Amino acid sequence: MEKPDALIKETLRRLAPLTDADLDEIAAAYVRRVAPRRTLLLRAGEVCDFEAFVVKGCLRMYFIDQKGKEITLFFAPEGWWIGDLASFTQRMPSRFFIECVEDSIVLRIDHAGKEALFARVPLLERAFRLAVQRHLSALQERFVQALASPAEECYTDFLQKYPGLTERLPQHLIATYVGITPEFLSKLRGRMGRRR
Amino acid sequence: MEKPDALIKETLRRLAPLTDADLDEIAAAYVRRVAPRRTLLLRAGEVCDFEAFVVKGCLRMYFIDQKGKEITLFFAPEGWWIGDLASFTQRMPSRFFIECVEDSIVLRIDHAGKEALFARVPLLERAFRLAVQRHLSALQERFVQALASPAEECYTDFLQKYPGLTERLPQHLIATYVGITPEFLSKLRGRMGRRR
DNA sequence: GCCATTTCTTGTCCTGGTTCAATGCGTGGC
DNA sequence: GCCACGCATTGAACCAGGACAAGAAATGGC
Repeated sequence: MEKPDALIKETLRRLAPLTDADLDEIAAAYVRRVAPRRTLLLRAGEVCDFEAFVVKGCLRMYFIDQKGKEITLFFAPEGWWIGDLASFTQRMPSRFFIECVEDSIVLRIDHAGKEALFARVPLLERAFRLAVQRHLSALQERFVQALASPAEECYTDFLQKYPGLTERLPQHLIATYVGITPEFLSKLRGRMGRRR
Repeated sequence: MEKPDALIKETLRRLAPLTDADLDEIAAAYVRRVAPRRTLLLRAGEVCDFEAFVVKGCLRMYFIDQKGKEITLFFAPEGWWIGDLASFTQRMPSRFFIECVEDSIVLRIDHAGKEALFARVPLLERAFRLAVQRHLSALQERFVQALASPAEECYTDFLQKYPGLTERLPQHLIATYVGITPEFLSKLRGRMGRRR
């Protein structure tokens, strides 16, 4: 009951010079939620009214294209934030799903809660502004990589971006991140293994 | 000499309740620059030390993938902002190019100038925070569209996102936005025209 | 007005990745 | 302990879009 707080506090402390009192107040505003594998925290069409910090387990944010294929934007293991920021801040329906890919524990806050927190801890605005900018730059990078590289490279990029996640995730989920079918990922891996 | 200011003022006024005095001060901090077609305002590898508002003409931000193919993230006609925000705020080398695709006029500000402006007009922070969030959500949308849709749909999306730009841009540039070769775009257009 | 260059079109062949089976392998439920 | 089901592998046929090549048409510089 204090370890989860330790992780989020440490993460925020790195973004802005927050005092211990600030951090206590912030941590108190988040609600702990335990959710088993396969739970959907957000469904396309809903407004995303939370922002979550992952304490344990792993989640992913994905969408479904018109052919019914899933494409995951990113995974969020321990220490990451997850939520559809566009939907959260602009209060508009999301086109994404957010799903636990393992049994997970998150700390979540809703829109009102976050606004209240901003009012009480102004320095937090800075922390989150920085976080948003990082998020943007990560997305930009992902965009470039997805469009500029052939599948094999996207896969190796995944491997080094999420070291250790390979063993935790089933391959068909990794395929949705790389943007290919599970069958083709299997063939790729076969090729790559044989090559060395 | 007053029309350019009118456009940027109006754009900012819509984002935050700025006074006329604020707006005058802001406008005064931007530097007007005229640049002919083909001018590069930013080159991959450089740190992007400007944020520009397009008063006239049209620019684009693009990168080059490992096969040497250009991919443009977005176009910026009159009334849009352009700059590599990730590079600008984190002071790291950009992987993008920013180019005038028509003879253009922009209002630009550098990093120091923007910081100074924030200090003098605190409300501006709010305006730009909103702008960044919109930017993020636009990028997210573009990402989804680029990965989820076949080329023909990406092209029609372009048409409705930038109405009127079709006539101003050569087709090979549109192809770099859609993510296909100019030859294939030509075939697509042939097909689509024939179909109706 | 003329040449050079840029832009657009069309055809042929090629490739990375998909689709659709079929088969094998754990592994969790009861 | 067995069965069912989720998950991974492999193969064959297929397709969207790319590479290359060759012309046609538009544009612009002077």
